[in-house]
Amino acid sequence: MATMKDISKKANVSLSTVSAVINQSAYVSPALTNRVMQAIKELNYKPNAVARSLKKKRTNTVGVIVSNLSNPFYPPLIEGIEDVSFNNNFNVILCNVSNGHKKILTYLELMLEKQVDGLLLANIANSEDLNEVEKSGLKYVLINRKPSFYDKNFVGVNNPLSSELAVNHLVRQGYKRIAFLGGDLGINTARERKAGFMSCMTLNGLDIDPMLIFDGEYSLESGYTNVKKMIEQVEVLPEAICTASDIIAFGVIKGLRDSGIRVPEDISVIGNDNNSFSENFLVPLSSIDHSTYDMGKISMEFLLEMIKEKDETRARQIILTPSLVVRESCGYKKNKIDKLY
Amino acid sequence: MATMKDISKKANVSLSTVSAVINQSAYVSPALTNRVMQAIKELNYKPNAVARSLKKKRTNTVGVIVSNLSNPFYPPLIEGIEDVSFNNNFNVILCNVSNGHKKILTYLELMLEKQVDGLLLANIANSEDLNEVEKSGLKYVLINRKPSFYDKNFVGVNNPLSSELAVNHLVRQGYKRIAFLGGDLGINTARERKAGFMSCMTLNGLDIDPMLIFDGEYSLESGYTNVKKMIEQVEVLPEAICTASDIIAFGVIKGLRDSGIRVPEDISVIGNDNNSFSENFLVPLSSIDHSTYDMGKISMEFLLEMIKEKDETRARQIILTPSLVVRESCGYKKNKIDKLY
DNA sequence: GTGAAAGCGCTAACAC
DNA sequence: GTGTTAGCGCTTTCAC
Repeated sequence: MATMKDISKKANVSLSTVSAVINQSAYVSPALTNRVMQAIKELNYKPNAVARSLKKKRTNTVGVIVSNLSNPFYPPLIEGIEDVSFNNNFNVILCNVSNGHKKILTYLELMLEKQVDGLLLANIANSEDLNEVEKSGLKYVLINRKPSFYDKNFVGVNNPLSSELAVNHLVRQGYKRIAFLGGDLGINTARERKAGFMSCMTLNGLDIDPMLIFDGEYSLESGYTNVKKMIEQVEVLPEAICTASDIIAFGVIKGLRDSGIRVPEDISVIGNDNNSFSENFLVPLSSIDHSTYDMGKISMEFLLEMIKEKDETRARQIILTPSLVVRESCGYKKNKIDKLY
Repeated sequence: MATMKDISKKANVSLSTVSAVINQSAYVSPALTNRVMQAIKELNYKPNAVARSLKKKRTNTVGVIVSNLSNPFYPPLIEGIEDVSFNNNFNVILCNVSNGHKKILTYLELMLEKQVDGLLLANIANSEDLNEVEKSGLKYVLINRKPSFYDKNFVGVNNPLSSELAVNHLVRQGYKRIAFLGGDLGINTARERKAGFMSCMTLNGLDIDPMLIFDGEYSLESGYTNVKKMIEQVEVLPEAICTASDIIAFGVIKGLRDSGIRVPEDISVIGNDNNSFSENFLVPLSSIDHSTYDMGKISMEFLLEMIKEKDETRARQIILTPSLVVRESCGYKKNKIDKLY
């Protein structure tokens, strides 16, 4: 690999002149510029980013920590992150921590050693982990989940609103007896989505039957077992089921099918977060879109801003607005009243 | 950030002693070792990987170039790659080139500048691009796709066999009139899967109706339009459709449904590559599993081996064996003859 | 405008 | 065994 030194020799100029033309950091006479360019061409010179990073204390690299790549939530998120990175000459180091607390810490250390300029943490909201991140002094932004009372560097979605959109859709379809199958209340998104459901039911003047409210996890299994439990325990089944995530809805639909209950003919089901599986799920799932690609894009833009400003950027939260996606799982029919909204 | 120099001062030893204890590269007396360790703790010292890389000309970083993260093929592949990387103290720079020829070249340049130790190229088999990779002098391994006559650094699956597994399954279900909806014959996997289909049909003594053979693309749209074409053109529909990929099968099933044809009641459909959507697709799709996670794992292990051996590793191809996954799209019923195999 | 030189943080010869 | 030193490839004062 040719180095700047080689170029300077070949072009018969000093190192700093070479640097100046490469970085356009100072005026260099056309004659010299040409000679340098020529030499670069001939020797097929490529700047060594490692050396540059060492000197500039900037690597143009960010770490992206995700909890489980196979979760369909991530691909669009990462695409958003990657697009912005690419356009800004940044690279993304992917850290898949598959819910391993220890792996997070190891990765954090590694990122520190590699001198990344910043960190993106998707769905990593354990305050213990976050403490470590804070201690590291790295710039970072949280994506999607956050600890209670956390009030900075965050990009997420309006979770209460997402549930409201779901409930209102169900109500417009004429359903009154509506169940809610939620996630882990240790996670802010699950709390907020549940709260949104509750308040929107009330707003619509609808009763909330405690027998129809379940907490659980963001997993297919959770939706499955909870809906089975509901079928078993409840005297009269709900007309519709509102869930805290598509993946829960998947479990719900599987559970209902197993019990010979059809969706949407017998019971309607709506998801929340519109993942890429939903369009073609056993029953195309109506859901609430969280514009995950944009979430990635905006997070990375946010982080870049923090990296570029030397003085502390003031804390900020960016809350995206979700939107309803109507498919088949709520018995939507064309020309129905929903059209009016 | 504390540096080795700080440590050496604090511990009152020389730089090389510090380096020796950190890298365990030479014997250091317990007394000094202790003092150094102590200082490292107190100053919360972390080695600077950038400086180390500059010196050692090794970054412990590989670039992974994929064509489109949202393709469900990638997440498990990348998880496999990432797991091996992590266990070997390597980092993965993710390059999502979304089929952009120019983006590949730019990324290649970037990876070169960042001094990555190697490259993993998934489904990048354009020989023009590959030439550039070769020219770069970087170590690399190709994943899944390769140019014709390419005979080194490759990890893929036995494509002809994958089709044979599919055809044999169909045949065991009693189907004789079988269609094939393939991919782009410019891609080796598509050619090989088609060839596997043809030969296996012949082996089974079955006629191949040219009207039932379609080439296309690895996309839902391709499956959709081709099956529509088939429905329109053909006098008597096939009993089963063999496809070159799950994503094509998805399009096929959608197209059939649109035409009021049920799967598997009227026509059976089998996929090929068993992506993560397939289990829960409109109709749970029978498919051929390519063990994509292992593919990622093995590729990265392969690359690491190449990186670690200074002398050229002899070229090698690793071809994984696919396996049948039976779900519902071929009308599989428990206790049917298939059980015997 | 151009060049010389110091130094980023680390490793590895080579003395001692 | 331990310390001194040169140098990885680059950027950036600071003279000229």
